[in-house]
Amino acid sequence: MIPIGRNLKIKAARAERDMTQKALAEAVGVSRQTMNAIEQGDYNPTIRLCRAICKVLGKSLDELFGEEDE
Amino acid sequence: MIPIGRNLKIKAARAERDMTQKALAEAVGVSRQTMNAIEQGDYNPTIRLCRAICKVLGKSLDELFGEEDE
DNA sequence: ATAGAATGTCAAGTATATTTTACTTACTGC
DNA sequence: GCAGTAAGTAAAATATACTTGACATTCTAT
Repeated sequence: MIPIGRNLKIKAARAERDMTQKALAEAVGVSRQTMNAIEQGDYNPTIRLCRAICKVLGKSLDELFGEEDE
Repeated sequence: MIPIGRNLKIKAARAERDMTQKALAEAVGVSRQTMNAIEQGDYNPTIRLCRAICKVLGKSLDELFGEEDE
């Protein structure tokens, strides 16, 4: 609830590495639905999860979670 | 629970702007205890709250929440 | 040494992030 | 067509972020 804006940057970074949502979810230790919800902008992850995603995808916080996108 | 590491960068950025924990908390719309707990590393804010803190303090996500510090 | 403000901490409650199960819809390739 | 994989969505349960109120500690200044 309370949409935040879809996170296309994660989707793109995932594509760069040819990773599926499921694979990324497992790599960072959350459920596939959680990863999907984050990409859909349906909620609001914790900073710890964001850090884990950045680490796996080799991007910085600013790159993946910097500004809101529509 | 599950300590993360104290966030001295927020404390420093706050000092730069001569802001109190209370003032920062009000500016970002959370309780003073929440701001204190974040600086103490007692938990794990959401990315939305991190963004709000960065905006008020004029720093980037990487600057304030980039790496863990002891 | 006392007063006041800023900070640290705790317990009990509320809001919300995250899980699990499950169903649906594309998009493949056979 | 059919089978399998990737993705989107939802409801109910659980974990945890966050609030409120209260009290203790530290720091600064008078």
